[in-house]
Amino acid sequence: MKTSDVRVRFAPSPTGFLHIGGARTALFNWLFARSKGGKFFLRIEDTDLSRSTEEAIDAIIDGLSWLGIHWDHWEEETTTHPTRQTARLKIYREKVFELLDRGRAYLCYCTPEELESRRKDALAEGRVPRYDGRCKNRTSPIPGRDPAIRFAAETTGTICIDDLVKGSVTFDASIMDDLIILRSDGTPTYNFCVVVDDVDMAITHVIRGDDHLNNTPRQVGLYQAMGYPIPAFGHLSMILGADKTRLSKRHGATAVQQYRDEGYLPEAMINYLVRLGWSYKDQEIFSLDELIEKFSLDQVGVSAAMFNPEKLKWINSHYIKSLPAKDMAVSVSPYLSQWGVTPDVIEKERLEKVIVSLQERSRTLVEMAESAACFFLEEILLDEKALAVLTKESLPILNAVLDCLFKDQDALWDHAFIKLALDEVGILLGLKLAQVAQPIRAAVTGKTVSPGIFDVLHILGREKTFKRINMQIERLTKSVA
RNA sequence: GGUCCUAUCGUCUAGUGGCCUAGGACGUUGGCCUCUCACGCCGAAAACACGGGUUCGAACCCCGUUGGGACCA
Repeated sequence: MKTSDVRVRFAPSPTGFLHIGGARTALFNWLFARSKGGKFFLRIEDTDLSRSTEEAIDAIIDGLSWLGIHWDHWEEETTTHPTRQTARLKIYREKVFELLDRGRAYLCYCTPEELESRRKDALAEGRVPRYDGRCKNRTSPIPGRDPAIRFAAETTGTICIDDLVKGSVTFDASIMDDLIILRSDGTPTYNFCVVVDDVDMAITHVIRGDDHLNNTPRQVGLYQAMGYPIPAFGHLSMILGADKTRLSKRHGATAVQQYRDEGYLPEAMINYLVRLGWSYKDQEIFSLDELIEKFSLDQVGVSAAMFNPEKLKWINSHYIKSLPAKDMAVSVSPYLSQWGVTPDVIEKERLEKVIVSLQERSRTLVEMAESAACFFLEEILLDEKALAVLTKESLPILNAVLDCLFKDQDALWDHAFIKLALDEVGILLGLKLAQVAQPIRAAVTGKTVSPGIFDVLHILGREKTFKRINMQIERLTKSVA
């Protein structure tokens, strides 16, 4: 096979948001395709009508787009939307009847109630509950009942899967049940649809979560019965929450969109996800090009991995530090409104300066926006710590600062000038810079934490600096009197 | 319950029979730098689940036990 013939897919059920585990499965598929020069498709497995929603489809598409995971257009798709199984119901039925004609499927008239009671009996007697095949040789229908259609499984021998991740996995064919492929209401079942779709889409490598590993022998049986070539399989281990159970809603944030909302960059998410279960020597940080070049399924780990939000945060801080301020400006702008900064007051040039001063101090875009807000707002609020710094003892300092900073109205308002002025205050009052800087910081930012004080005043500008220091002088003077 | 997968610091992992007194990263922690907070730099603590084999030699190969996960119900 030419490497360019590689075709993979991500096939989520649209029953909720795009979660972390799904995103990683999509990512590994996408990286595999990109690294082999192959195709990556998206397929929506929405046959479970009761749980599938349009919102969930939108959320999956939205999440993948945010991550930058773009899928290829399947040749037989007539629209730009990804293929949905509900659009293919007719095809599944045709395939079911094909199997029936070949004698590899049969009509089953057992009712769910009958099946359930036999299952209970089996359990009570300590037997493994499975279908007993009683309808297999039935020659006449049961009047008044709609039959389901069962696959006549091969139950002798073994089924061996040479898994790209797990290695060789062997199943005894005797465990195989005659599974229902078409329900009595005419809807096809999961394992059957997957096989038909993967065949039609000419999927060469089925890369999915290892929760599907036990489904694989059934599907292989179906491939064989229908006379189709069997694709390669690669089963990825699960992502676990802090309690070592499969990551789910109980563990807090599991939707990728939630991480976007909390101020994570897609670059960081990708980098974190790819290192969860995959490694390349001791390297932690990878560009997209590096990933495509270096990704390989045989470096993917076999055991489940725990999701670690702390490491994600570290990787996020790494990207916040290293991305160009211009790009960061685009990324952080939407978050500023949370802190009362409307787009009309954001000056691009000032924003970029603010970002440079905050890149080494922010772990998320939300944190960055919070720290940046005071540079744009007209009115700021002082937090508790800032109020505690601004006592009546700081009044002479603020007065001296105002004197030294504004005695020469024509001076160039730059870093050097501000440093000189504050040094002068220190000498005048016999104080260290730390003692001078902190009250100013509190007065102009409303916080006790900020970038370097010279940068803060420089970026804030002469006018806002004066206004804010003056306001605190007035307030303190009043409270003293 | 049956079947399948799995087991290296708290976490993600390197390790493919001698390079291992087990390496890196996050986190934790001590220090340096310092106008606050960070960043950065230097250091520390911290792991081969257990028991049997195979071998001159095992984190690595085999078997079992225990633990964890998933699927089927």
